[in-house]
Amino acid sequence: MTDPSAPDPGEADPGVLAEGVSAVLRHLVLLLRRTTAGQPVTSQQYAVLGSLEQGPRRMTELAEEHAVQLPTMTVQINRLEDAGLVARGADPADARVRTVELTGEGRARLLAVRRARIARLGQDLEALTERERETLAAALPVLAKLGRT
Amino acid sequence: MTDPSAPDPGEADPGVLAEGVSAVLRHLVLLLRRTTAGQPVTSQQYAVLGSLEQGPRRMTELAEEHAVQLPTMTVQINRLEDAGLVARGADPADARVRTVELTGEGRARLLAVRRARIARLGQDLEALTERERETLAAALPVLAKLGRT
DNA sequence: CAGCTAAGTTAGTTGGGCTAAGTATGACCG
DNA sequence: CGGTCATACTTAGCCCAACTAACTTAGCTG
Repeated sequence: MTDPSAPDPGEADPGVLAEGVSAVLRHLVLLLRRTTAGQPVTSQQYAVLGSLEQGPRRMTELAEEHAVQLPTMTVQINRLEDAGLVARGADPADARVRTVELTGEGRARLLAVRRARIARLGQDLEALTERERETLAAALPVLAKLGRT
Repeated sequence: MTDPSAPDPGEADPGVLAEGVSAVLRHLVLLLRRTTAGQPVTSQQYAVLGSLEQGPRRMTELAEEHAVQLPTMTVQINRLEDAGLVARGADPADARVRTVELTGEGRARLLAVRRARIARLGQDLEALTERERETLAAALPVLAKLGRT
């Protein structure tokens, strides 16, 4: 019951597969919750910082990328700004748009949190067999395709 | 940047793999958010209802299973009770414990939401090739093992 | 029975999402 | 060139979901 450890593969029927995927998704969500609790930034904040790694972005871009409404992103950025992790700027070509970019501290925090997360995930992955890791690696592109309708 | 569609598999090194998994996890979280928004129960409520499918459970069990503190589960169950989806009971052997079980309406709601979710996921899966579905099915047991340290 | 432990609840705070409404700037058109 | 519409954000107010601290009630144990 509600245990995703035996999804019985070998059956590639979409209906049956959907139930297995659903159970695994639930498991992964719980896993994520546990591994991100108590970090110096929440998982949402971490995700937003990640969007800023390549340079300044506008509010609308950020909201769209994270699938939230603009007001939600405004509040999110307010918090990050208060924490000194990002800074707002202006677009010289259009006075309506606000840009957001990482501060030095923000970039440092991003990298630190990323290192920690990757390390923790790496530990879990090391517990797998080589064969299992290959299986997982092969499935990543498929998972990435999901929902790109 | 931040696009998980090209995780470059074939490399089963834990470190490299961890980054790919991390990116895909982020993608799946966004996907989940989009597909569960505006449903008749939130994804948390749905998860709790799912825990009750096999029969009554105690508060502590539920909190533990969902990796939340007891007060969080109390509030959660309060809402579900107000909505008429679950009912509280008592343990005859220990007057301290409260049990929680599905009402008829709760069970109906659970099944309806599950059908909807499975159906939506099934659509995504149908868009994949047979080969991709097999790859995904093979990876499910591996994903389920993650975090079972 | 006194005192500790265990199970839940209540209260208060924070984060994160939403809609509705407001402000300011750009764009377009008569 | 001025009025109107559209765009980019922000503000305000709501709900859900997580947390800790503190309280109540019930069981357990010396």
